[in-house]
Amino acid sequence: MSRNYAGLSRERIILEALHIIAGRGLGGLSMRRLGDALEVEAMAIYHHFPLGKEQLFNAIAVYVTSPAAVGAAPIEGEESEGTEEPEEDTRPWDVRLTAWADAYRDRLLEFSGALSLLVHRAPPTPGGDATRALIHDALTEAGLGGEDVERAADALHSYCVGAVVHQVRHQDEEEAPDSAESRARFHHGLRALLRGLTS
Amino acid sequence: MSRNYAGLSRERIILEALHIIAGRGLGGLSMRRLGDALEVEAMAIYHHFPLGKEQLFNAIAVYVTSPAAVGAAPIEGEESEGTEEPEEDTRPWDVRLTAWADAYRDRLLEFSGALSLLVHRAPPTPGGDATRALIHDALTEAGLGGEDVERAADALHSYCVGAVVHQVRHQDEEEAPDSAESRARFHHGLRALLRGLTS
DNA sequence: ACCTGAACACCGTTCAAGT
DNA sequence: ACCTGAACACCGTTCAAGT
Repeated sequence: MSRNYAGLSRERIILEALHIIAGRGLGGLSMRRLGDALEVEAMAIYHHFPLGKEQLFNAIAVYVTSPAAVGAAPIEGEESEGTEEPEEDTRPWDVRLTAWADAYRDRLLEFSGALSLLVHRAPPTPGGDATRALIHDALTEAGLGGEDVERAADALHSYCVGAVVHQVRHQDEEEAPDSAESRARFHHGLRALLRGLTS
Repeated sequence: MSRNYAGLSRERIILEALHIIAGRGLGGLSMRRLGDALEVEAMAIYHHFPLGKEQLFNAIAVYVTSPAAVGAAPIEGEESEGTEEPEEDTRPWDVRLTAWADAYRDRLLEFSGALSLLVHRAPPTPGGDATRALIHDALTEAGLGGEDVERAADALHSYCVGAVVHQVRHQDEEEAPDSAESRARFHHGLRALLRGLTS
């Protein structure tokens, strides 16, 4: 049936893949099904991801853990088109860290179907350098220094990811807590961890 | 080629599957390859796992998080064949919890290739009721009560799983810490969490 | 009960070809 | 550059059959 300018792009492919994963699970994502959803032959996807499904999986892992995972993301292009300087967050360090952790958790929960993809595929620092700096600054402000900053940042990441895995894992059970209770438990552990790390 | 008493069993199948996963990754496990490794036609596996690969995955998830994940496991059949009573662990609560966390982490690291299987497949309380009781008792002894015990247990599980995911995720990077440093970081966060939970 | 072997529908990927 | 369509090797699973 002749030419087809489907207007495919890496982002459209990733988004559609995430949509399929959300609906039918990770096992329900096939290149052929993805092609159908994009109204394209499956093989067209290989033009944008020449290394195939594995490369697509990596791209999804990066997408899920990337920019938007940053807590208190700046409003896009609403003000200050010219200056790149993000305005200073003047809230106390623990509020900033909690906001980041909440945003990170929300993001992981939103794409919980792709969670198992994140286990073996590491984006270089989730959320990018801005997030890394945010956490680093907050922990420094909390009084940590040297090795302790790295270790505390690792512990925070571990806890956030683990809490989401824990929640997703048990959410189909009978005695599963509702989302408000899950959030409360997440905060309970997070507060404890922050307290312990900075005491 | 006539009959074949392969002596297949669920456990042999699970062990062989874990072996393949360790060698070629989760994506390298196929029913046909598993059959080859067991010197059996792939379809023979369906006699032991009638629901197919999904059921096998579940069984693997249970196996990986099960009995042996208990900290300070009793020496098998060395003494007291008759009495089922496990001897009382008289060490302080934090030592017991740390021992459990270490064993759990070791277990997850040992089967890190199957880690992504654990995200969406929940065994009812990892390690079984004995582990649940161990954690419960230790936290109670630490002075926690009511809701706090459950919340603290959740936080501990979250942290352990998250730490392993975090480690596995970054272990192929350049600046990846060696296993001694990983272990130190794990303990650093664990101590902080325990301190925060019981303060 | 336990395993085989052929069969079916589906899969990821390659490759030559179209525009 | 971007997409198609046929082809190939491999996959999970069903089913009838063997012992």
